[in-house]
Amino acid sequence: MNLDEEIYQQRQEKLRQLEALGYQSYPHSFAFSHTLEQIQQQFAARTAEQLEAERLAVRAAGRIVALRGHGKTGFAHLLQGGARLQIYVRQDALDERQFSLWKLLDLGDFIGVRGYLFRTRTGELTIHVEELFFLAKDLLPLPEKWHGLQDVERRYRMRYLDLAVNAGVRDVFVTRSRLVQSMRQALNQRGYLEVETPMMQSIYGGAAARPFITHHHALDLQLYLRIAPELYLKRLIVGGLERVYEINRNFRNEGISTHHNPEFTMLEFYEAYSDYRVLMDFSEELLARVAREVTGSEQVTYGEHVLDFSKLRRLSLRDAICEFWPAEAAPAPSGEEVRRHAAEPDLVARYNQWAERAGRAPIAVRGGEEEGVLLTALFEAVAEQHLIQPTIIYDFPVAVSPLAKNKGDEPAWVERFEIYAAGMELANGYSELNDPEEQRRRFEQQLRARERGDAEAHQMDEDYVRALSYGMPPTAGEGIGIDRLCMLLSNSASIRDVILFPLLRPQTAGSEDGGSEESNSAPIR
RNA sequence: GAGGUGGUAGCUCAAUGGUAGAGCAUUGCCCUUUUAAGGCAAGGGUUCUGGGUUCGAGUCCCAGCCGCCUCACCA
Repeated sequence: MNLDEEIYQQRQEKLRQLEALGYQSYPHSFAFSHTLEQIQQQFAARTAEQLEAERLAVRAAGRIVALRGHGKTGFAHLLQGGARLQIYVRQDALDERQFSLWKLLDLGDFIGVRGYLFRTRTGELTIHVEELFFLAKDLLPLPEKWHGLQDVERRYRMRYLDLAVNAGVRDVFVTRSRLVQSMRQALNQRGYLEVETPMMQSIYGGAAARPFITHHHALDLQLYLRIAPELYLKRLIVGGLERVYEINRNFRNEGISTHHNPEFTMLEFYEAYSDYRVLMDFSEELLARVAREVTGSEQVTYGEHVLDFSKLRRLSLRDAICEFWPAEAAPAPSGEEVRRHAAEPDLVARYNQWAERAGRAPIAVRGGEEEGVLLTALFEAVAEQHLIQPTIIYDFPVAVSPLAKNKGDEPAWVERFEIYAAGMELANGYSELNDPEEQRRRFEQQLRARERGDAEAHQMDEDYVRALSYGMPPTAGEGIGIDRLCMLLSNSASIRDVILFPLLRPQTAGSEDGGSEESNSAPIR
């Protein structure tokens, strides 16, 4: 019998003893007068003398996270709602049954207390317990009280334990919730309607990615988990819902990394009668506002950097390539060279020569790529990692933007921008292509890319083209990666730290602890 | 997908190829203001799995499983 099982049995035996004392082993509720946080805040300023005079009565509850018995007395710390508070128990303040209960308590148990507030000799605000209530038993031992749960794999697999014992984890997810709340508020105030569009789609679109495939039995239908909600949201614009947004999951069947989880949360929003210039301005306001509301400041510490969301630098994709071109790969391309839109193969060759010398990954060229695809690849290779401060990159090649509207004066380019921070892409927005003929040609172009072996090229969506044929007003739309923004605002290095249950390979029998044979013993891990 | 790195008690971590340890947690006893409470005592190990080298493997080699990091793909 391993220790977990031994403790499980011991604690079940204690539950039996509690029942023998007349306590319910799993009572249904407990009415508290204060949360622990309220007690800490409301009475922080009270002196020992004031508390003694007032004898403030409180009822509070929580999980026991520290337990120090002293024979006929004892101290414990309760944790509830992210706040800790000490309680003090002494035999002569309780009846015999309650003191027996106290003796049966373990680290991790949930209890309620009634008592009055006082300050200990060391000045700590503490509840002097006059009545003790048993609420729930922890049958398995909590991780170590001082170091908490360090094993990253177990933290992700057993997030409930991570949250229960690691201070700070809770804060990350509070931050995440506030972030979403703040964005909703900003959009609602701007007259937006929150909507929900299909997660399961028979034609997937709106992004370049491989999908997850599933099957509906009754309809005998192959379905895809959506890679983006874009094409549905724009159908709503056609229908006259002129400002819509959705905050929800996208699913992409691609690699996992510190910046990628197969399911991730995206805010997408579309507004009629606007273009990408409007959205660049709005994005700047939105990010500053969210940073302020969530962290209290527009300057946010992220690792070794302080990211300033008060003002976004704006740089064209073309200029970014010139600016961040590696010095050792001289000569840097001229503005004219990147504008001309014919020199890309040369530039890629020049970059790859340097990359080989520098031991960096070259840009993969399959052959037959359009110039715009190469140029975008150059941008990502050369510039992305350097975009630490929040930056808007604008004007993208049409070849990588099948749903965006052409720039009036430069048909090979589209009105599109992306926002980068800490070297990663945060957002992507553009003036929406609303010419159905042009949209059809773009889809056809994507189909050709697909035939050339691009598994991530868009599918033809006839119904979407038909929707555009009914007329879509000029519209601008944008997607913002909520997980990544949350990383920045919570100073988290990995996307897994801001997703409660990130995708991990499931544990199989034989791994870890052998998959626990189906015995009648404790359900460990 | 490639490379690197890690997996030892419930948890956090030690351990030149030579008897597998500490702190916390657990169990028993003592203790009426402690706070990583303290004191005394005790129990607790398939060193991720499977092979191999060796007189002897937690340690070296091979394979596998799982995680993490970097790169590639991607957002």
